[in-house]
Amino acid sequence: MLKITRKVEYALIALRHMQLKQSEELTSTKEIATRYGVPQQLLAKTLQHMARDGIIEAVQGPAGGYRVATNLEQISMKDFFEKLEGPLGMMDCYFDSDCIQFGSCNIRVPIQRINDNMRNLFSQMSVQEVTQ
Amino acid sequence: MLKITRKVEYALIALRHMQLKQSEELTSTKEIATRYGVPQQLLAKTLQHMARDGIIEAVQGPAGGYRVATNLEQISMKDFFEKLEGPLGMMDCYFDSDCIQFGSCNIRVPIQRINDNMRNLFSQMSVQEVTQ
DNA sequence: ATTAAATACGACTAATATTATCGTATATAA
DNA sequence: TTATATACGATAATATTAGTCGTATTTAAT
Repeated sequence: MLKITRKVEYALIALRHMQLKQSEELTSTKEIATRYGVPQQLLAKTLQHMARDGIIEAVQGPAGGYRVATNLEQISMKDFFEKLEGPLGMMDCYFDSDCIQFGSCNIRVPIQRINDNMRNLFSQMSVQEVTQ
Repeated sequence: MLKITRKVEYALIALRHMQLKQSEELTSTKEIATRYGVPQQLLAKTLQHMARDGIIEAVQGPAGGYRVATNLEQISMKDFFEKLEGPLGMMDCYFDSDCIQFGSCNIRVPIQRINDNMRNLFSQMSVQEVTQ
């Protein structure tokens, strides 16, 4: 319960690794995969995902790789989570209201309050705080 | 990602329902299950779990049921989550360190900081705030 | 031109976790 | 004695997450 996914985990590992380098320098998927013992294919998809989202920039061809393409202080963990995993809610009904019990449910509103607190927590936390 | 389980959801629904009644009055599993359209067997286990933990009190036999047995202002959502679902961590390594990468992982400490924030959030929130 | 090493990406499979059900035992009021 | 409730371990079904496969594309180096 309340766990983050490997995808997010690998993304953060990769970002932190890239931030140890000069900003122009490139890092390949293989380098991170072997360095941290992470499955290369899954990491590759994660990096491609981040590249599509503009968080990192890809350079193709041999000697290619990725580099950070954003100021990570400007992106919140909430936005980061949502870019990688979609809407951030402790219950699906926070976004998606096709639950049959939507009308009779007695905890929808209170749960949404908790959810707002959690979203607020991650809104106030930048990716930089985690990867620096 | 970062979802609560049905077990927790049903537990909160049940507690909130019981709090609408006089404190001595009993509520059966069936009553809650039919009222909120929730699977009765799973709800039953959840209520039994809460009874073992002393959150609610069970009365057996026909016309039996459950009633709230604790001041819900005194129990935090963090403790509530951990009673029902075990240790509350966004990554397993927060509690359980048999991860092979434990030594080389570059985000363990930062993730633990996030986790502390989340645990802190739920420590400061009482069950009463959700179920009242 | 050809090769080699890298990213790109959809489809598929495997593993794990969650959710739900089954069967049986026990308690107790009527 | 019966009916209705809780107690609980075992199992089945489902959903989510994690990981792999195959193929295409890009591009630096030879």
